[in-house]
Amino acid sequence: MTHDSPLAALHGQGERPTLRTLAHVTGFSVATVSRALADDPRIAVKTRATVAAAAERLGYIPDRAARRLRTGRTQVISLLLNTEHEFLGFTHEFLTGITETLVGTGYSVTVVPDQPGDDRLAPVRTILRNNLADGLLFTRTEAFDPRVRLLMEADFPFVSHGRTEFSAPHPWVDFDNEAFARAAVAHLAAKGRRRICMVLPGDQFTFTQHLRYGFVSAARAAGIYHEIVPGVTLDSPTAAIAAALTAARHGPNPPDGYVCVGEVTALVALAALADTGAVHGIDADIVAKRASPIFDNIRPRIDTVFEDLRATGRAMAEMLLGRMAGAPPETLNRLFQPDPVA
Amino acid sequence: MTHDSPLAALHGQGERPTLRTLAHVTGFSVATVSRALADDPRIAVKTRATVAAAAERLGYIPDRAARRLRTGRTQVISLLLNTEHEFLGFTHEFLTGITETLVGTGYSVTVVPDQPGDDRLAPVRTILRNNLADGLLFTRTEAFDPRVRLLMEADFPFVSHGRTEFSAPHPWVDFDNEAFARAAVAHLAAKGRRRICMVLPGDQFTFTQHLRYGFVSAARAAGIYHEIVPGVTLDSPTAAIAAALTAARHGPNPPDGYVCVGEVTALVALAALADTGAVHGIDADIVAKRASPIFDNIRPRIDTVFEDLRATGRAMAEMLLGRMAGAPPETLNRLFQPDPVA
DNA sequence: CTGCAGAATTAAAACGTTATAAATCCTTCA
DNA sequence: TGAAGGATTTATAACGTTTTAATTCTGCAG
Repeated sequence: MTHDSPLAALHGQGERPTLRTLAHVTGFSVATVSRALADDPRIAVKTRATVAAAAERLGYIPDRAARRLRTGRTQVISLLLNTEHEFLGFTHEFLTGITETLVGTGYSVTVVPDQPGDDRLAPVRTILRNNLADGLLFTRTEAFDPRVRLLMEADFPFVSHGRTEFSAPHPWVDFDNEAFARAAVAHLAAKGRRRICMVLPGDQFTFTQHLRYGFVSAARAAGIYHEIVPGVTLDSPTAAIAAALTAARHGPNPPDGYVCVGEVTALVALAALADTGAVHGIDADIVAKRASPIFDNIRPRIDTVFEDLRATGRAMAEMLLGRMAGAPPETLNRLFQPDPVA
Repeated sequence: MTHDSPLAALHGQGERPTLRTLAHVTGFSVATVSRALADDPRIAVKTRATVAAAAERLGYIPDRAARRLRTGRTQVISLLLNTEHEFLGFTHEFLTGITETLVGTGYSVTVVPDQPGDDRLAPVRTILRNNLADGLLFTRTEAFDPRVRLLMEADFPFVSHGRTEFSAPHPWVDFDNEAFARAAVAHLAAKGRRRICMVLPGDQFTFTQHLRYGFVSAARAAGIYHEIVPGVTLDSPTAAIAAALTAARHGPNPPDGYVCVGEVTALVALAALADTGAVHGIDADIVAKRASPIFDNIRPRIDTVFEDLRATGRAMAEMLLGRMAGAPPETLNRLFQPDPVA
């Protein structure tokens, strides 16, 4: 003869244990068990121990749906995934950093596609309105990013990859792109390069301004000719960037130094050199920011600065946990400094 | 004077509408509203229309937590993310394909890290035991993959990227790696190459056997010398692969053809050529499988076969939806064919 | 009219949790 | 001995949904 779930559970059979199971097993009420597991000081220490032991023994794990329904907290963190553009390996490293930090915290990570054609705010609105997450992470932050504005209005926890120019503080993690650009320019200047150029990301991104400022001011300080490659951005089709860089090499005064913000651009620049018969290290040098070990296996070797996106993901996830736990936003930011060019 | 939530909702204020709100608004009961939204034929057609209109007007969206608690279905699909190894851009493309297919289906995608050091089954067990998802996607499938075995035993919906050698059918999506290897070998042979080599993935993966078989049998058919590079796999540190390939070039009879399964290996092979003074196209040729447009900007240009991982992600997500909707597993598989080498 | 089948709707319970308010138990002190 | 009062514990409601088992309504045959 078989019994209903309470007894079946008592007998340790397949049924997933619930608070009710623990209550049966320990002889306490469901309410006490719930409080005991939450380490509520109103529950006797001995009771807490008993309950904890039973929970451990039966492998009790709270039901996410029930908890979420009751508390309104989702235990979910969402990541906006830009579907179009991609540094090589960016997503993988970044996501790995995030998920590995969140493992064991009870939070799960959901990925929401962020299609460039669509309204950039739509996924954020959906998350807010339908209460789909407790916190949000995203990249490609703009100087006056509408997502940041909306999230701050709603007082919804988030961490942006990249800073904004809003006056109110909010949590962010960023890489010191100005310092990178300065170091790259200084490195090229030290090699005797006198005509350097750079392809920038779109003007809307905050880090574009940082890059530009670092590039321009370091080049001025070094007294060398410098140019932002016109007509293309990092997000242009690589064929367009390739065309622009190749055209420049056919001009009267081709550049002898390239600052590349991403790996793809660096490869394009290398290809432009090769395709026009120029030799890297002789006719020109390239300094690139890299997020993967790919350049270890690219010939000729170029000098690079590593941006650790796994660490970035980890920092963002940790910061979001802090924010959700109530840490004040002005204390939550972190600027990663570049290593020396190598 | 303010009212409680029902009336507030009636007045269209901020509160998120629930079934109760719709019931108030339409004058029907909660039960009827629920059924009407589910298009239950027992509800009068006119009623269904009324309710649908009200839901539309108020922007009603069912609460995931409540539905999940009641039905036991999570509306979540999980992806096991391998944290260590990465084809360039693999994760990004794959994940984009998955999330973009699932948008609008009501399913959300959670990413679960799959640390190579840990028990490979642990994340799967957690998902099963805690009912964290309705379906599962994963890659790097092994011939007798324990995850597949466990999931089949539990009758839990999943789609593997790659086949297994279990007799019972299960849903999978794969790329015809045997055909790729054959085509690559034929391509090299047609170029007059007589000593070809290949770095394989680990022996445990099913696709390794496909690659080996295609490689070996095509080379035999062409009557050329062929070798699996010993001592390293695709998952070895790139420095180790580089060392092996470089060493081979210093041997008495260096290879004149390389079949590369991933982009990184192809770059390593190119670097090994460059580092030993060999010239691609003269001393040796490389054929590689690629998953990104990176080789458009690598010089020298090598011949490649494109594996569309975004399409793979889409196919897997669609197939999982089918499986969860009850389609029989034996109908759910798809083998992507390689384009000609180019 | 009455009765009854079928159509349409609904009350109520349940999923597993947390939180409010109330109840019980103990200890201590007059 | 009897309250007072703190320490513990508990009954119960609620979160929003689906579903079982009624209930009400409608039209039609007898």
